[in-house]
Amino acid sequence: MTDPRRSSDPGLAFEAHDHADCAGDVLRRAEAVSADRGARLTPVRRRALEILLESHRAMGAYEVLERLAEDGFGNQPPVAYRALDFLVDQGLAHRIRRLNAFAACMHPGEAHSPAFFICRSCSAVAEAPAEAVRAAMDSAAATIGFSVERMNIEALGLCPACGETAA
Amino acid sequence: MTDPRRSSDPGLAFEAHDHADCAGDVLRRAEAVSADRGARLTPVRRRALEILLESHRAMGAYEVLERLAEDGFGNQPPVAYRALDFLVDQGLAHRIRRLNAFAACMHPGEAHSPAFFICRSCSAVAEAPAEAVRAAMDSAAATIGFSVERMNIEALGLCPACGETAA
DNA sequence: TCTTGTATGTTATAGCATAACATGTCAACC
DNA sequence: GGTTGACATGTTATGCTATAACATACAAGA
Repeated sequence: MTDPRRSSDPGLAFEAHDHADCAGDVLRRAEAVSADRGARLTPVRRRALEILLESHRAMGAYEVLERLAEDGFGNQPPVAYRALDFLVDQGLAHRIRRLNAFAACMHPGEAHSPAFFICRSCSAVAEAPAEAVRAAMDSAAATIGFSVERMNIEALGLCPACGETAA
Repeated sequence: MTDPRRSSDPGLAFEAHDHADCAGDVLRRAEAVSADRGARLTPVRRRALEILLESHRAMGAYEVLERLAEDGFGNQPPVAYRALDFLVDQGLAHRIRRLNAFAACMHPGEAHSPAFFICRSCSAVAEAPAEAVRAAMDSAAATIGFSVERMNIEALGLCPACGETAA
């Protein structure tokens, strides 16, 4: 469970790291953020976040649901969608539209507008800071008089590891 | 059909314009682009593009399918998806993931990496040039060693017209 | 205690997408 | 002309994604 230096993880956000630490840390920050805001990180919601944190992959709602059901929570789609929607609303998870999937936010609480890099080979998803991207979008929006509320910025391609083996 | 200055159109890419001209022009360029490449803009494909061009909205595959069926084409989902996939592959249409929908490309043939501004009130979709956005993404990708193949950049918010009435 | 708001659970259904296979069409080649 | 092969279209069937609508439970405050 808290196996350090696990290497079976397909994601690792493209870089080897102690994933147990990484996930635990994010979870702790998520709890703090929720408490600050008076948002209730209930058992299902917390468990859903843990599940997402187990890998740096994006997971489908039904995949999360299956795991939740194993843990004794309801096994109908709304159970998963509600928990995931909560996490997304609170900025504790992100929705990856290209994959119809969800991924834990790696920087809960920090104001950030993330961009996602999705490896089409190993399915790892990296969340990169994209302030420059957001700035460019804001300025494009300004020129057409559009007011932006939410953004999805996703790139599909090859992560460093898969790019090498393919080449 | 070629009614100039039609105003019922919800999109108009956020700006009043002669939509018949705009759509006709795009269609003509799409034909030229296809011919250049040896891509076959067959009747279904061409008709699908025309349907998308009728408004600056994104349309769901099933909505397009319905229209195609009215014109005597097949009425099963793959008919629409194949035509739409062709258009997307050829850069004649774009897929708006946030809406699970498709929109005609307003700049066929031109190398461009579009960003989409989606009005949550009137559902109009504007395709804005986003070279700066792409540049920012490329540089973010470079720092993590990721090689980008495709991108989806979408913003949800209010278009100028809807922003005013809401305010 | 009662009320109110929020969270969870369940049923049912709607909406989006594709696999797999059959048929048709057209051009290149013998 | 007939054959072959590549591509396009049509159809059946199914799988995946998401939400509406309603029922139940539970905690916090009046």
